[in-house]
Amino acid sequence: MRRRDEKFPENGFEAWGGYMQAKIAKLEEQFCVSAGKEEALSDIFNGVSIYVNGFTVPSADELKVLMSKHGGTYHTYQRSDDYIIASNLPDTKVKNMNLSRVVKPEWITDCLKSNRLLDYREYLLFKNSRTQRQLNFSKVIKNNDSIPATSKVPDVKNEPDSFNKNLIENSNIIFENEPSMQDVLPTESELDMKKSSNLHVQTVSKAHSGPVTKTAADPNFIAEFYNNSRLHHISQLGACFKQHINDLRENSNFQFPARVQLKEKILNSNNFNTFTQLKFEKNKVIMHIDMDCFFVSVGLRSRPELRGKPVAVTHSKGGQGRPKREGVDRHAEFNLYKQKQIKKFSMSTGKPENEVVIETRIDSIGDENEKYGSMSEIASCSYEAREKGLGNGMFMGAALKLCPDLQTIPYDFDGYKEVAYTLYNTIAQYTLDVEAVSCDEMYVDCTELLADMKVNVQSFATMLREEIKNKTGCPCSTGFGGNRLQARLATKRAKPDGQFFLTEDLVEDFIYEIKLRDLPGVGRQTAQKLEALGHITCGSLQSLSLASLKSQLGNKTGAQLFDQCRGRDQHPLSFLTVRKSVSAEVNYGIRFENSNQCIDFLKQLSAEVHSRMQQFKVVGKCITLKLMVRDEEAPVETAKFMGHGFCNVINKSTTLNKATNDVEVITKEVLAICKKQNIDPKEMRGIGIQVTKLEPLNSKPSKGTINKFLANNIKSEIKTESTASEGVSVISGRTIEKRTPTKVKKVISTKSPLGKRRGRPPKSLKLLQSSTRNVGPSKSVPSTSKNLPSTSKKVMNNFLQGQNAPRDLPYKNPMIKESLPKEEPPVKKEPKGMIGLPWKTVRDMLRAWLNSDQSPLQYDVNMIVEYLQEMILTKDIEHLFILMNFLRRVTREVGSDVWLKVYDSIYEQVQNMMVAVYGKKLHVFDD
DNA sequence: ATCCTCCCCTAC
DNA sequence: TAAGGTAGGGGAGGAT
Repeated sequence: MRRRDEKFPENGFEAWGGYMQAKIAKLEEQFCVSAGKEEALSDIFNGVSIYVNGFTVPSADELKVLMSKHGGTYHTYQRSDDYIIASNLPDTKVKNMNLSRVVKPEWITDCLKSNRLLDYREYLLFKNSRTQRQLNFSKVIKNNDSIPATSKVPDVKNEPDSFNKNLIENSNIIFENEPSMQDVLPTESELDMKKSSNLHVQTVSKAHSGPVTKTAADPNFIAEFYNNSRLHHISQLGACFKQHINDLRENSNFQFPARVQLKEKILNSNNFNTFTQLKFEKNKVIMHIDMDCFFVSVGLRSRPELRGKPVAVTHSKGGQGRPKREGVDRHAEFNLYKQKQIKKFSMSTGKPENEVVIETRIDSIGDENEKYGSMSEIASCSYEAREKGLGNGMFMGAALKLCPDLQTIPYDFDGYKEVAYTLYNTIAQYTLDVEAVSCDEMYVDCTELLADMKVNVQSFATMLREEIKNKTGCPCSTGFGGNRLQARLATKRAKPDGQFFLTEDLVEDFIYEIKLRDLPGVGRQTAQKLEALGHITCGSLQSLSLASLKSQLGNKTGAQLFDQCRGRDQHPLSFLTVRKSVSAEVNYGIRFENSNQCIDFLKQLSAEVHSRMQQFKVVGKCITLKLMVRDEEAPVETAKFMGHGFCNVINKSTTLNKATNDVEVITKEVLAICKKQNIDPKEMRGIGIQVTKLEPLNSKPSKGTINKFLANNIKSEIKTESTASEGVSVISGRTIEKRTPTKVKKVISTKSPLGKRRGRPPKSLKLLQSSTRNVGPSKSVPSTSKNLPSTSKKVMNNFLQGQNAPRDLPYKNPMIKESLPKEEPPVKKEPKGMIGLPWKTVRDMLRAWLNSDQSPLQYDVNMIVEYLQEMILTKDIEHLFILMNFLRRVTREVGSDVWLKVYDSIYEQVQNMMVAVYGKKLHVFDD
């Protein structure tokens, strides 16, 4: 299907100025340049790495070439130590970003002109208080601070900040492309001071007491904190990929042409015949797939020299002593945690408190100013590090104690996202019976896939892992079993970089040895309880009756554990996720001096929640405020820098009469609750806002018949779902209380999946159609592709929308817009534009375009439409399908109205052409 | 019995 | 220094 070869079009566009055009030109230029000679021209930018944001002159592609020619590095995704090159930035961005490294592109060109690295601070895009970092001895601020950060007139020149100290100080850190001191810190500070004489400046007296630290009282705190929070990113990415699977399923016709190629590959591999046929419980094949120490693996892609060494991803490096903070009492604080834990344990087990021995992660950490005192957490560590006893979540101090030669690498959140997309999209070529767990982990029901491909599971696993490794540069492990529990445990056995098949005959012996703590759902508390009952392993727990387990741990948990320790799992995979709550919380850096700061923060956090609700298109009825307040026994100064320390947690909620996402309402309720608690703002250590009892936001005006059509469709989905669930429960012979009715009710109550567009006509049926757990009536729905007339290219059928789109009556399709026929496709007498470019290149260009922060130009839109229409004419439907899906997803990610309109416009014109050429619409998208 | 609310626990 | 978020499941106990 890859009929286009990698050639560039003859250059012939006369109009200039469109983003895409610029891109094309640069692309070509870059191609020519890199095709030319490879040697560097200078090393001016040695150690400098840049990220280009938005439209610049020279363009991003040009800058990329320039950097590589002159010793620098260009990043497609922004990293923390990049200089951000930009000529202008949208307001929304500016508000949420650290501007101290946002530099005009002239910096690069001027450096080249003068053939040396100039002080980037001369080229800051924004020069005001926001771009100024903390100073050690004096701080100069503008007298008039009311000039908005977005002011296009950098009329003010402040004293530049001293170069970020910690970048230099820690020599054992691996920093990529860290600028060296002499390069970037010329003695121009004094110069700057003189230049600034035309301003009113004042020295902040407070500055003498040391660096000013960022707290939640700072206006930009939330954004900066979230930007750096691994937990925030983990959570966001998880939600993102659950949605991604929802979207893919919604837009798919559940044909998987890539299976053919994979099968061929498998059949051609020489080891194919060496595998025996495996049998899993109930003849289902569930795969669990998990990237190996994900964050580390992504980081190591660009640091091959660290492979095989103990490596950890963390913010800080530890090792050095920390500045002594007055009033810290680690022992007192840790003791409080420990006592609480002991008390809890004693209560739940009946063991007297003085007999309880508990080990916590704070036991092994040194004093704050010691070598091993760092309380920075490890997000992920390599297997070499795990061998020495390190684990995720461990403090750096403790980790260094166990492993003094630990190498640390910084976070690369964009990298994680990129790799995760590749992972998911790789799987999605073969099946969409996928339950996303997180950005690096999912369950896949392979039953249908393997039956269809008629290949053995071992070959499939081998090839799939190889493909993922090739595409992402990161290893992963897969486990297979007859249910999700078995698959999951198999993966654990398979790690690292392996695969394991927990076949029916192995389950009993295998599960017997499994530690209870390793069961999903059994955490520290449950494991402790079970241990108190005398059970460490699944085998041992099998001796406990269902009744006693239930009485010890509750009905559901008890029953689940009873199943789990026998290797059973009745929970089917769920391919569709429905959001039930939206929340935002910050338990770091919360330090208020007065109630105004607190109120201001609550407002900001309310706005954050509001914006997320908008993003997910929901309104909610119940608003909960969570407050962490310093325990009166806890030291005022926390052990962890800016941490929350030992706290009491307060949760208070209000239920409204009507669901809302109004920021004013949320703020008002939140402030009211907070006020009622009567808490000294100085004692606050954490704040969270949650909205529950969600309903989908009905933004679209009613469309009469269409809506009816939708409602019916959704009902049928619910019905099928419930039958399916019951079917499963009967088959598994389990005692399942009210599970099914509850589930059904949940589905009904949400009507259509939240956080996504309503209105998806034939999708619901298809959604169920290929789900292997459905044995009910949905099976009888005929395959949509059968209705289509045959085409020369068989695969094309996979992408055409079959239902409701007969050749001669396109307007009967309820999803076709009224406006459809009114304009002709744009005439393309003009330059060839993008036509001829490989689709992958176009995809990358689209991505860059969407990330460019530029307003889309009509010209560019037209050019893209032309390109896509050309694909229709040349019958390259497969890639058209990919590009359209891509465009849809990405425009929604950007989420702004203007981009959604761009998408709609492109969509409409493409479908016009589809109808004109094939009498059918491309099978994608509902709106 | 079942539902609602306020938690706690777990996972990534 | 350091970035301790977020969503879902479920139990306890009171309200219906």
